[in-house]
Amino acid sequence: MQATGRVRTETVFSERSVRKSLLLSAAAAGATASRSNGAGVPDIYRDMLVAADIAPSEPERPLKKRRPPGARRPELSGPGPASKAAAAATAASKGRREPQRIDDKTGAGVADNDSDESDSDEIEFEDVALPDPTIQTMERDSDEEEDDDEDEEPIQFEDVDLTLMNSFGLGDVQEEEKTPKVLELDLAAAQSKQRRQVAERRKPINREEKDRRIVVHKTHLLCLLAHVSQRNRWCNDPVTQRNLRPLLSSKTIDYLNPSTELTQFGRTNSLKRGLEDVMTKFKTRYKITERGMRRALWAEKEEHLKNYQLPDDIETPPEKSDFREMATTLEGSRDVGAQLFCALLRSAGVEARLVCSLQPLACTPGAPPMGKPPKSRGRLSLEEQYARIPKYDSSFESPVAAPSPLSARRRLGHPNAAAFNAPVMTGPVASSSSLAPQKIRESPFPIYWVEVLDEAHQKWQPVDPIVTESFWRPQKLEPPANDRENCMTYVVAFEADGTARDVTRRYAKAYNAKTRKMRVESVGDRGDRWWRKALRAYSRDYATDMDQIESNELNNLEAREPMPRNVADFKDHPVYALERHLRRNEVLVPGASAAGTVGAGSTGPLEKIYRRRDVRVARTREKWYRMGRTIRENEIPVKFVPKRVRKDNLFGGDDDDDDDDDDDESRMDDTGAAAGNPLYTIEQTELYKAPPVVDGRVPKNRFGNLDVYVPSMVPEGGAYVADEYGARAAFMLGIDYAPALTGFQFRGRQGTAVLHGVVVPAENEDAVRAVIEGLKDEEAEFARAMRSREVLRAWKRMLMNLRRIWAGVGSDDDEEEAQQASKSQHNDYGHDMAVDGHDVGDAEADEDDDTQGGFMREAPSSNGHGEGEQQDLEVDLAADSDEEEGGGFMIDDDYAGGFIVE
DNA sequence: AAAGGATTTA
DNA sequence: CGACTAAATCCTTT
Repeated sequence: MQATGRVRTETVFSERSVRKSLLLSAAAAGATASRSNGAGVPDIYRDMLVAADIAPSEPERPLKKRRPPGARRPELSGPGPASKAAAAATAASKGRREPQRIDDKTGAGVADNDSDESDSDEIEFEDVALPDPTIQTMERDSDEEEDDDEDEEPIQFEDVDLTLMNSFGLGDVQEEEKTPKVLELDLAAAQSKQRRQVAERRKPINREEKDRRIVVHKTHLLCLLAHVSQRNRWCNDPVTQRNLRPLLSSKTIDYLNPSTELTQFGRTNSLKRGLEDVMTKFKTRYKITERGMRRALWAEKEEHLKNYQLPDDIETPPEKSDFREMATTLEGSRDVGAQLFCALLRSAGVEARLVCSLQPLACTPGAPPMGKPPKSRGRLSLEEQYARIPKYDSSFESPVAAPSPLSARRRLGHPNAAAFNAPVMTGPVASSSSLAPQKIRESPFPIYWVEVLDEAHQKWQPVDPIVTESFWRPQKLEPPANDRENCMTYVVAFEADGTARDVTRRYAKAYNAKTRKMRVESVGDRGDRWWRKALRAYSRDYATDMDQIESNELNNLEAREPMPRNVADFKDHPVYALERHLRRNEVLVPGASAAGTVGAGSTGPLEKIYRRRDVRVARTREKWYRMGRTIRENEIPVKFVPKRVRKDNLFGGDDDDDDDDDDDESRMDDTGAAAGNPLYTIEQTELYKAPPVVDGRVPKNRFGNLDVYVPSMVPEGGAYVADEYGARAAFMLGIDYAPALTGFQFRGRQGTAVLHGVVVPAENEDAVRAVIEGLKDEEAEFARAMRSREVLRAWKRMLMNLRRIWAGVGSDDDEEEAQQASKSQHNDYGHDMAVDGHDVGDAEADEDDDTQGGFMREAPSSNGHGEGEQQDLEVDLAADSDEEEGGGFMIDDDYAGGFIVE
């Protein structure tokens, strides 16, 4: 409504959409506003800026209409609209993942959820209403290795904000018309917070912010994948391919499809020759008239967002029909150029992949900010930052030109040094534009290119017909690190069948040292799994030979990556490690040999480089004990870490709760060692063997408990019974037992012991379990009896009331009064039941909630079936108490019957 | 929950 | 661009 109250962030990525949205937003402000704020658009948008020009993926066929504004969002689990919508995505999880599916879902398939258990916690994006940051839960795979992802145990894992998805133009498709996606931010709500934050604007990014960025990053990746996937599909379009046909001569086609009679090299040469032909033809015919995709940058400040203007020559996001047309006119962005080239090659029978270097918003801090837009002077704003070139000036080296974003300083030894400052694309401006011709300055490295399968050598080779005009030169495609408009982090190649592969390693020269650190993998929260999961939506469910070969190739490339030459790159390097970067509790294996040396900077002493595999974690005796291991005899600590000083230790003896065991041990050690706590590696430990149970006596620690941090700590001759009633049962049986100390909970000042279950002599286990069973039955029986009594009483009351009603028929007042009474009784009844149901056997269950750590978590729930039933009833009864009189009567009848009859 | 060291970030 | 440093944040411990 009030324009002042909100900030409008364009999440559309094209001129056309922007203009349209401006028109629309004025007219439909009310409508959009009402639907967009709702529960409050997540803050995540506030300083998010999408500078990348992602055309919203337009669905091949209309998606479902989105929900009305107020609609609740679908349940994440349980039956409901979401479950049926999810069917398609779920197919993926069942292992029969057809590439076809991708076509069906316009990329929404990325959200697939490999749940083996239920089909219901799936969401299709269009099913999600905009308000309320919707969290989609995916499950993570249990694997540890690279490629064999088999989901054994579904674990809750990734959160992707689906509203973001909407804002990127997926799923937020309204009606038939391709309405631009306008995201309105309810600033009113955010403003106070905003103020506070402005004050401390200079504060570094906190965790919350970091998390938000990660979510945005992931979401952006999903959108980009979907986007490229769609373009890749377009490359298969027969009409497009037919339109491109004039660019192919039959001779060229012959070259491109070399006879198998040729030698290996002959075939490759023929292919290259053909490619050269096509490239030349394509290059000369294709005119770059629009700016293509570029790297998305974060805005530092709100105002930057407000004043943000898309460049005039930004790409018009084509629809399929446009794409077909562009195949004829051969005009457009260089991205579309690469796509058309891909289509062209496919039409010529070449196996071609569409490759895109995704340009998502960074997930790590340290990425360049978007920067402040200049004072609004027309629409030249962004241009000014990059190339302030007078319209009529054809010179690249205009003195007023702002320093090129790709400044002369480049990464040392970058192989593209020569090409680096080369003049960039030029292209006549679209005739329809009123602007005079103007250069389009873009990164001298491509975002889109093509990979061609060299069948003779079983190798995919890059072909970039437009930007670098190179082929068979994977090294030439990576932009330097300081290229603000092009950052190579994820390179994804889409094959004609719709499947995709991450081929970043083929192109990134310092994948381990640098590239990796910009990817989700390096960011916490199981980023690697997330990315695999995201790509799995586009993966084949079986690996072809070619897939294998390529995997090997990429692994080799990674393995051959040269050692970093600077100290920083060794940090968190998957292969190498420096001593200075070792964690406090990390240590080098004794015989570790240096793999090389680095000097810090130009001057400075040389440091030895070790291999990561020679690094071990070291732990204190107590830590190992908590993991069920003990230090072997006569082991010498591999490391000493400084002791924590306790300043309030003057009054000793106050803190002796449960930790005394440990404290004693460490005190023994620290007598002579001012150096600190001794640490040991796992090789110096062995499995802890608890003193055995002999003659039915269970050994106990001095608190009368038994440490059972892990299952292996159960003593020989003993059995662990993970049950609340264990102690009582054992006591009743009169056998010796020890409560199991399964962990500690650090709450308040000191840790408190967590006891769960008991250890009893093995020969008594069955007896104990039997007794427990009995106890539970008894408990349940008692509860049932109580309940029955309650029910009967309630019935009685109700019948009495009814009698009163009947007796009073004829008098309105009486009737009303009686109804009132009846109703209140009814409510009481429900209430009573609820309380009752809850109380039963819950006292001990509460204890259970507090426990933490230890393996007792995996033990079967101690809350028997009886209580489960009761809980259900509680819910039902509570709900029923709101019913109308008559209905309640009937329903109650059923329940009451159930109680009594049983 | 709070302190203090470890680690990350600007 | 990388190393260094100070300051902020995270993590562990009690």
